[in-house]
Amino acid sequence: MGRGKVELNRIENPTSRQVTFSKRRNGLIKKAFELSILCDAEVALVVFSSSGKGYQFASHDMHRTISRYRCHVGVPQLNVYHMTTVEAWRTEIDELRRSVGNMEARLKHLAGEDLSALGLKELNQLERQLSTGIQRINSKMRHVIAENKKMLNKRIRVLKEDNTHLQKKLHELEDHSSSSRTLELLRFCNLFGCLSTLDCVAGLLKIEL
Amino acid sequence: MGRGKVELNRIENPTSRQVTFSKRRNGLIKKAFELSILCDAEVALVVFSSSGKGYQFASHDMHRTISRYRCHVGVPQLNVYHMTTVEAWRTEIDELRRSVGNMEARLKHLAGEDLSALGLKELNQLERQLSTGIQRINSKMRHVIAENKKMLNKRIRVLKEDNTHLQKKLHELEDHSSSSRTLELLRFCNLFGCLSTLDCVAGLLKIEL
DNA sequence: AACTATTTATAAAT
DNA sequence: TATTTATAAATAGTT
Repeated sequence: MGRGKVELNRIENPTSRQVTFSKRRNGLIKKAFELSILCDAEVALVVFSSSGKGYQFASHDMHRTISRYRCHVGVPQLNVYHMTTVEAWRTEIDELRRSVGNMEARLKHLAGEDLSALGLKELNQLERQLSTGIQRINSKMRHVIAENKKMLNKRIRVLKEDNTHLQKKLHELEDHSSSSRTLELLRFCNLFGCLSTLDCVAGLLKIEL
Repeated sequence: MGRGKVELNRIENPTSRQVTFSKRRNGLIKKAFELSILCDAEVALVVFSSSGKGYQFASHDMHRTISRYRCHVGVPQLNVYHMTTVEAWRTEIDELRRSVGNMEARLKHLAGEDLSALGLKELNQLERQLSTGIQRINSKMRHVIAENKKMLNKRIRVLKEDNTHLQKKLHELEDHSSSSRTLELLRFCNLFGCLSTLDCVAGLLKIEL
């Protein structure tokens, strides 16, 4: 349609492209309009030029037609879907906030703050709860301490055993008339309970070699 | 473009309308396509026939173009809008849940439960906090009790004053040699500390009248 | 669906 | 950006 046949390729000349865009866009919109009238069709058309300007045509209502399109395509119709989810979230947030509020108040009470609104009965109850808490914590602490003590005792026992074992070895070595230096070193090592038997022996062996 | 000029009106003959729809729809889509190529434009086209069948053309991506259209028109961009809101809600829910979790743990600890994960140091700290709480609560209780006591003393004082006042009145009345019934009544009223002086006097007056 | 007379759209020039 | 004009394209009515 025009002075010459056109190849279907992007028009490189920007001015030319712009002019053609303008003409053809109008033509397209006109055609869309005619289709909607002549054939009683629902038409929606959106066009963005390469420069970013937007144009539209809708025979009925753009949103309506887009919604209808979405239905037709099978998108779960954003609105309804989101509504239910969003409502659920809203209520969850409300519940959580309420929970947090209650807990904050309770924590304050347990810390002995914000007591002005409480009566004697509530105060008594609170005290009893705190006492119970303290008792339990003390019990736990006693338990932990007892466990600690037990463990320490065990370590001491093990160290003592090590000690006797080492002394025995030492005597054996002395019997072999080793240098007094090695003896001293072994004793030095043993002074530090922290060094294990193996370390002592290793040190000893290194020196002996 | 054809054997005759057409009036821009709904084609009443359904067959004719259907045929025209088919032809023009194709033409429209072709034109839309050409526009998008020739002018490097972004085009989206949705058509529904009067019988409900849907057709579409999108040079890039239908959703993308619709979104872009919405942006362009100024609709708060359902997707993005919802996304940000929904994201915000999500994070809020997460934060609230975390808060609730922490608080629950803390409340349990303060109640002397679930202490297994705590070390001696934390247990000590907990005990100190609880002690502080108890001290504060005890202080508050002492204060409340003191206030109560004060109030009660005040009431007693008031009642005593009432009593002396009434006794005085009673003596005055006895001096006027009133009936023994009235005397009895007054004494009866006074037995119940709960009745105010005014009530007693009112009752007395009523009887006297 | 294919044909074709005619209208319409539009490329190029102004 | 608008108008003009030659020509390509679209399509109404027909087969």
